[in-house]
Amino acid sequence: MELQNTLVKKPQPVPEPTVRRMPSYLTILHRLHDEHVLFVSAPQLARQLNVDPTQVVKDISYTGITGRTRVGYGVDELIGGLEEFLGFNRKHEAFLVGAGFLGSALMQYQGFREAGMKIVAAFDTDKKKIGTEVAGIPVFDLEKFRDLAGRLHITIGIITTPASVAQQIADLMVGWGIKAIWNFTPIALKVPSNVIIQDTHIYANLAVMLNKLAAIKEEI
Amino acid sequence: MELQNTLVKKPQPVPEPTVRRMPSYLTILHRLHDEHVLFVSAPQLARQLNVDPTQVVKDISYTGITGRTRVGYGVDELIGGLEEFLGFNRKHEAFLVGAGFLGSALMQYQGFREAGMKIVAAFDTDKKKIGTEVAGIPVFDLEKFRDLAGRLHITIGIITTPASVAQQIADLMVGWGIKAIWNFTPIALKVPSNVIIQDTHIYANLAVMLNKLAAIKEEI
DNA sequence: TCTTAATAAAGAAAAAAATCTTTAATTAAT
DNA sequence: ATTAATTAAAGATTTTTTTCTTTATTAAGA
Ligand SMILES: NC(=O)c1ccc[n+]([C@@H]2O[C@H](COP(=O)([O-])OP(=O)(O)OC[C@H]3O[C@@H](n4cnc5c(N)ncnc54)[C@H](O)[C@@H]3O)[C@@H](O)[C@H]2O)c1
Ligand SMILES: NC(=O)c1ccc[n+]([C@@H]2O[C@H](COP(=O)([O-])OP(=O)(O)OC[C@H]3O[C@@H](n4cnc5c(N)ncnc54)[C@H](O)[C@@H]3O)[C@@H](O)[C@H]2O)c1
Repeated sequence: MELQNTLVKKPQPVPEPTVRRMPSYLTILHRLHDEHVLFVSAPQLARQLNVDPTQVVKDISYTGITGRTRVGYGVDELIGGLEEFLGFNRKHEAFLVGAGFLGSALMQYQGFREAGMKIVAAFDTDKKKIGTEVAGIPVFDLEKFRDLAGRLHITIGIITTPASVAQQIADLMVGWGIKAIWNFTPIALKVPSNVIIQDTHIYANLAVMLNKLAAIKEEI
Repeated sequence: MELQNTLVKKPQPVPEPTVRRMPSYLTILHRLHDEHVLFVSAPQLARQLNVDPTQVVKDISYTGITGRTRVGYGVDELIGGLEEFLGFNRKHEAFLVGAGFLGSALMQYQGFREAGMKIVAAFDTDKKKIGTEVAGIPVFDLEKFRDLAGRLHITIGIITTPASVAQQIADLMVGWGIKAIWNFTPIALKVPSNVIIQDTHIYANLAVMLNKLAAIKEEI
């Protein structure tokens, strides 16, 4: 019984900072690909991203892709390895709740396709929005969510409602079988431990920026 | 000469993770304030944010606000302390370049006022957008940026242009006296070391979420 | 062919952050 | 007034992440 534990491969020992850096590598690699560059070295990537070269080597090692001494990594091979690792080459269908300003911007955003994510439907309670389309994505009455999520086997939910209703939307999503919630409201959502919450807290970024800005102003 | 160094207070030894958590404390505190709650303990805050109680105590200690044993922290006092520390009670005026979908969403967003930030003008190269207004914020020709930034002493720039032009916008901003750039494009911008870059890389969050989602699916 | 320089890779060390532990204060209950 | 429980605060420990160091490989140049 104890033995099994050593045989089962550990779920995710990849450091989160590494995962966060990977899409940045991809951005650079895609540009290099477009410029018909065939190989790139870790120090080159490191310079463009202001990180340590050995950090780049370590990050890339998690993908299983190996480089060649004095040559670097094959650009296309590395793109493939990163996309495979991140799951960007698979199809991830998502539902969005709250088709307001931010929700609409996300629906319009073409960049998610590069990450394999597709917002297939949006939901709102505003009668004026229900029945409309945003960038070809239909906006349904929130009531329809349960039925559609079950039928289409949707596992990703995006919340861009006002903060005041975010928790109740999250509760509904959990009940409807959503496994991962991308939360753009400033609320800390409470969900069962088997549901993944990904917060994009815009204030956190703003706070860090203002903090640094205040620091350099103090120096003067 | 060496002595001076010990007298001058260190610029910012506050851990970035602490700064990132502070706006979340504020969100909860504002709700407590609205509910006329006068005191809150660190363990209470910790439970709501799923962080360690001692972490909360440590984070709050950076604001200089002290709590009372068996009572907790005064809600209003703590709000004041956090806002003061983060600079949310000061006025931060910003220019935004790229009045597209995301840029417009940010301009419409009322929440920045809570953080003292005000987008005072937007800039674009699209003739159809120049001369219009978004949520009362005028959209000017990019050419006007330099002149206005200098006259209004703007130090914060927000970039929501297509990724392909982000670096050249950043270069222009630096030349025009911008001290902090909030970058929403997936590009790693190169700027002089005295200019602050704050990236909001949406792919990084997506990558972490997909990675965790893949991990739980693997377990099954 | 031999040498040199660049680089991936692995491991060690350092730094940063989170968590755990202890202490002391003090409020509320008895 | 006394006791017990709660909690802030400070410090120690552990964990995580980054940076530094070493080694070995190998492509390019002499
Ligand atoms: N706009 C931004 O740039 C921005 C940036 C960061 C964070 N946010 C956050 O994103 C969220 C939305 O912001 P916004 O500016 O798009 O607001 P918004 O008012 O434009 O959009 C909210 C939408 O949610 C809908 N809605 C309200 N209650 C609902 C419910 N119970 N079920 C389903 N839909 C419901 C509304 O009808 C509306 O369409 C907020 O929580 C905000 O804090 C916005
Ligand atoms: N829309 C989203 O939800 C979203 C999410 C994350 C990141 N982003 C990033 O934000 C950026 C903008 O995305 P979007 O969806 O708003 O695109 P968009 O095309 O709607 O907006 C871009 C705007 O920039 C303007 N522009 C183009 N060149 C310019 C220049 N040289 N100077 C000034 N303005 C210029 C365009 O006229 C347009 O108004 C992209 O880099 C994208 O990767 C968008």
